[in-house]
Amino acid sequence: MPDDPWQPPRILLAVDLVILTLRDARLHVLLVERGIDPFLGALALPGGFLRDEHEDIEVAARRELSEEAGLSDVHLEPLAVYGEPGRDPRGRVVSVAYLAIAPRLPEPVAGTDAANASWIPVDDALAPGAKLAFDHRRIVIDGVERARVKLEHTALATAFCAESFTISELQQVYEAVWDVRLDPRNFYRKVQGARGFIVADGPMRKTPNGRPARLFRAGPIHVLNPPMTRP
Amino acid sequence: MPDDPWQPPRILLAVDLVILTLRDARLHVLLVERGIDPFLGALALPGGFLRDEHEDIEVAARRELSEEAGLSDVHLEPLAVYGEPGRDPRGRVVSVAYLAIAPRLPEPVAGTDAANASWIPVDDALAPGAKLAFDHRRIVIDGVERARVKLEHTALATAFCAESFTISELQQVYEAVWDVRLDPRNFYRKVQGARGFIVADGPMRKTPNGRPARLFRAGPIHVLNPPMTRP
DNA sequence: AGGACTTCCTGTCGTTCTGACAAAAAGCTA
DNA sequence: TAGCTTTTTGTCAGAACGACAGGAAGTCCT
Repeated sequence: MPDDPWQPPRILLAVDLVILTLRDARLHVLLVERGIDPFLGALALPGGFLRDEHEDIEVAARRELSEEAGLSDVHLEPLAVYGEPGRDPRGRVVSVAYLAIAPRLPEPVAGTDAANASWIPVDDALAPGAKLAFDHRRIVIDGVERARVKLEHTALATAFCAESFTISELQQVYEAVWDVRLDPRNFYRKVQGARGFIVADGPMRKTPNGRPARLFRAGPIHVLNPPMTRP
Repeated sequence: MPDDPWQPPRILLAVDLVILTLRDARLHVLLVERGIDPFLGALALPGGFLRDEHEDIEVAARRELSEEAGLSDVHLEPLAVYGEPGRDPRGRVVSVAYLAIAPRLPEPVAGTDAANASWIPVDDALAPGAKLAFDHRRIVIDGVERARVKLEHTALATAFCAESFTISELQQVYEAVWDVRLDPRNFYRKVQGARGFIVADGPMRKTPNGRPARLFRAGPIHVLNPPMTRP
């Protein structure tokens, strides 16, 4: 067999997005109702195929983030690859999943394109009865777990907050993502002790009721030292 | 535009392997000398394209692990995806990189297939003068960094050791991967304190010189509590 | 105006964890 | 037996952590 006519197989490459945010102290994920055939009508993660052979994968992820969710300038990081042969009935589709974290501000899903997108509480999306298209249930689980782990030793929590935030708002992020209750006094001490995590914003304050809280911004540090410890 | 003739682009999917091991207290990575055209003669990570359209990606990784390195039954985990458009001159190649950890035992590279594979100290492979094919330098860096991080809060270090090992052998793993010196007394206490990390093996011992050391096996736990802390 | 209430922020206290070091234990070699 | 090496068991002070008390600074209600 001197000349081998073997050619590597060609694959369809897709991107899927796990977009997490906080709404009234609960963790939500953005899901869209599918309008085309495989799993028509079922809930699925936003995503799609590469536009053409030259599009970068992360560029495609940001494009879908903008097209399907109306979001830009949010935290975005690669999550994992899902390429099991039977995962898509249309053929061999390998999907690169990304994890995106959006601040709580964009309350209603911006409606330029697919307005059939909606924020679903993660607990509901993963409830035993809930059915997600493809292997998206597994992808959501992996995305949430990634967020939980990264909250421990990186400054990812600030990506859930607006540019200015209070320490108790930051605490709500940890409580919602970890699904635990934390002591405000110890949390305050811990967060202040991790230098570079948060820095004081203007000495302004804001207040619905109770004593006004100081405002902070995300600091320059991305890796927490010492890390936050989950109970 | 009611019917859109657009078709998603088709991509070449490859797997690349960062295989790490310890040889005389230094971290090594397995590299092969390329025998075909792109980057012919340069050092590269073992890897290759999917065999056919139905091969699972991790199965392909284990196949390459066996074909190009003669290894089986080693720790293997997904590392990341590398799909930048220009990374392979042959076309749009998206590569799924895996991280493999091999115990120190298989000293010479098993020579069934490609005997042009060799263990290279990571320091040499990443030295400023060294040239690796494609973007494999970046992949090696990411693989080593992944190993460093996972050593902190998982039991990954035991994957570098044989089935039975001493605590000082385990310490050498941490010292080589982290490139630090650790206090044997504190390391001993720390490792013993993380329950489930290591369990006593037969009360046997072994000894080149010095007091004989107790033997341990990897415990049932994969996540360390408390974690190992890097100085 | 003056409490009542809410939330934010600063401390305290005892336990646990950590890093630096001492010293005994258990082999080998000469 | 003395000397060397390496493993194992302790000790001790300082840092980190969980649980909790209490003052500070606002709003709301009467």
